[in-house]
Amino acid sequence: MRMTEETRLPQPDLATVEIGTVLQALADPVRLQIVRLLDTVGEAPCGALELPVGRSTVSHHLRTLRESGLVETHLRGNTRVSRIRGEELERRFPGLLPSVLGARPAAQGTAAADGGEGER
Amino acid sequence: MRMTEETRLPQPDLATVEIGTVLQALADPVRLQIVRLLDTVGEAPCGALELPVGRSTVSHHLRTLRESGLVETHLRGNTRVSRIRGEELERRFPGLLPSVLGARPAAQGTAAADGGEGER
DNA sequence: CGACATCTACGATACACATCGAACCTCTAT
DNA sequence: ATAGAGGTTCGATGTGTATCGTAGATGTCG
Repeated sequence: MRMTEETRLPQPDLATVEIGTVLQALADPVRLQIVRLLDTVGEAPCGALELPVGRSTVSHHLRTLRESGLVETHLRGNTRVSRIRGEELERRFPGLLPSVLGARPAAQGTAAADGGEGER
Repeated sequence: MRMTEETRLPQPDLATVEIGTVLQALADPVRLQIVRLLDTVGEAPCGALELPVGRSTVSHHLRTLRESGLVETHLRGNTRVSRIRGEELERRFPGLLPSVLGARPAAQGTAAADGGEGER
């Protein structure tokens, strides 16, 4: 029957991953949303992620996330189940993911022009 | 005499800044290095930052950092002194900057191909 | 076996942006 | 006032990459 056979897709050792790589991976809006989704649902097949982009694009982003060490993907039968490498990430970059995922949405205008008194 | 007169350049209210904007600002290698430098030296005039890019490019990056809420810049006489908005950032995104600045450099190869046992 | 579903790989396209050099601006000092 | 130092702005250029559609690979079910 061999249906619950799990194979993990190739992924980097987190010790070899720079913080800049992780930040770059998290910088894309779609990828950030993927990480948020995976964080809430725990794990999900690629197709179950509801995103405003095409399937091939999601696949590409998941590859980026995997290659940057953020996500691991298991082949479970016909589908690929992805999940955040939570514990490993916490060891490598303590507090990073919690702070990102815990960030509350901004209030009002995305970018205010001023905050002081010295405008021209 | 008017030489120690300080004027702050326009900057956004951190409450209106999205986490994605901050991550995008930190994603660039040069900007990340600027943030690291400012974190170590406390504050610095734009020209004192030793970076592998031209002056105008540094200026551009500092603008990006300022508009994303990461850095504040004061006009002190003839020079512009920049500094990280540490306390405000810690209130808005607790733990984010410490985790980024505290990250240790990667060991060896920047990106390993595999990390598990299930390669083909 | 053959049809279907899931996902990835491949080109191709378009847009964002990092970078530079030169011109310009604003203070300071002479 | 004139010159100079410190930074910014502008226009142009090149590269990286997010996106899409289609084709191909792998596994499941009838």
